Amino acid sequence: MKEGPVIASVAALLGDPARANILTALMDGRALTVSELAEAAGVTLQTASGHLAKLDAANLLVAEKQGRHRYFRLSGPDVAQVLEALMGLAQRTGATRVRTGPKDAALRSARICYDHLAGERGVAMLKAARQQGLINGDKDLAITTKGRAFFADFGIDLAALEKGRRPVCRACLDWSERHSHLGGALGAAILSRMIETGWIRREAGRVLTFTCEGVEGFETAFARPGEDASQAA
Amino acid sequence: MKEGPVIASVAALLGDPARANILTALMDGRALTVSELAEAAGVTLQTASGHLAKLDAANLLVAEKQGRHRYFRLSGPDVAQVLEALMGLAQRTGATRVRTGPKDAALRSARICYDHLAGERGVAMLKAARQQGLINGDKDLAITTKGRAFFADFGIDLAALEKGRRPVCRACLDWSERHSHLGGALGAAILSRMIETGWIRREAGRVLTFTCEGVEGFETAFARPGEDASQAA
DNA sequence: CCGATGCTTCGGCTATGATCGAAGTATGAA
DNA sequence: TTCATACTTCGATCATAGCCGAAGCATCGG
Repeated sequence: MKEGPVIASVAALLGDPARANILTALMDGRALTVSELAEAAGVTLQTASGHLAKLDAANLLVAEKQGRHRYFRLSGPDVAQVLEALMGLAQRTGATRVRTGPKDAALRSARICYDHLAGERGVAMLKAARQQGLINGDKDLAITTKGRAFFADFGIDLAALEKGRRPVCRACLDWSERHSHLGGALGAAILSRMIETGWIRREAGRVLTFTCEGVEGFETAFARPGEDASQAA
Repeated sequence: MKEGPVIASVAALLGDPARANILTALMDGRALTVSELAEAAGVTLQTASGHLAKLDAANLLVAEKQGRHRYFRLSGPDVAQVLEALMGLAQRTGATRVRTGPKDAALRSARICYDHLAGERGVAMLKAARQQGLINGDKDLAITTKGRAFFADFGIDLAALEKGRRPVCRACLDWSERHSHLGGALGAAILSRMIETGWIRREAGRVLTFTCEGVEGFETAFARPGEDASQAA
């Protein structure tokens, strides 16, 4: 019986969705920075920082500092093994997803995540951009040639984004929707532009409110081609 | 990334100490009743009932009803595998124990668990009984011949206990101490006797208060032979 | 049938922990 | 040196979930 609570302390760490996402993101053996893991987990930098401190303290992760960057990787293959065993069990038992979405509909609909659009609108935007051939890739997103024209027309200075150090395109897990929305420099620039053009009105907190003009513009720009009931999956 | 939150829902179930203890108790493939699992987990029947409902709903356990008894067992070997993988990881990473003990010193010292003595006093009693040769066994406790004489002298009608359906001796995990205390019919009878003789005063809630007379009697009856600083482990 | 035992459900309590805004520290590049 | 970027820490908020007493339902045995 002595093993009971010891198991519980490790499992409790894995039982938080943000931390689970962080660990899963590291399963391929890569080392990622705090910022990258925050995006992968779909939480702010400060929240991710706290989670990483816990995982580090529990020796599930190993940290390496490179200048200003802090890289984390799994502390060993047994961590990945536990994750895989859990995945297998979850699949066999038909585990449903933890309901950890935001508490109200406004946040769920559209909110700011770090500096880009999240929520239903954010997920819909990335999905549309993929289906319109503006962006391709699954985890490693890239702008297509068609996309470059589209975003330039939208008012984004892509050259300036590419001059910066930040990745331009990044899939960022949306924790209310459980699919990705668009992060990275492009995601940030799009949100900034939407605020500039009056599509989105910033309010107190994280809620992003689409204006009437914004709803129209969004649906026009990010309508999904051939969208009908057969796309329900 | 999709696996993240699915993992989290399973891990969150394992991350509670009572539930972890329940699952660990079932690792040898046996089926146990709700009462037995409540004792194994060191919580009340009603709390265990709630936990078991969750584990059942998550398909980690399988339930069978036999008359008034409800038996639970693990739903498959992959559950045990996850638990073992977690044990290995916990060992490698030096996981510390989840601090889930009672909130105050009185409960920690002596309290009622189901119907027997728990807390520091309860653990000390079982330890002493073992060292005095009154009770032997690790998981399956049994009263020795020496123990029969001791408990009869203490005022316990062992024959009556053995006539009942309830196991006489049962190791029950003490969740504040993380060692076992004595459950089963004997544990209950001892507590009942201690209350009868004025050693223990029952108060509101679960706190059990030893009287001055009780402290003396307890130390006399359950002193550990050869107890000194070298026993600190 | 009645009392005992096994178990479930309800309701109230409260400790816990994830979250983010704000502020601060550390590092790198111009 | 200054500004930008990466990250950490603090404090406040509040939703959540484990806990048990009380009550009720189901089953068993005399």
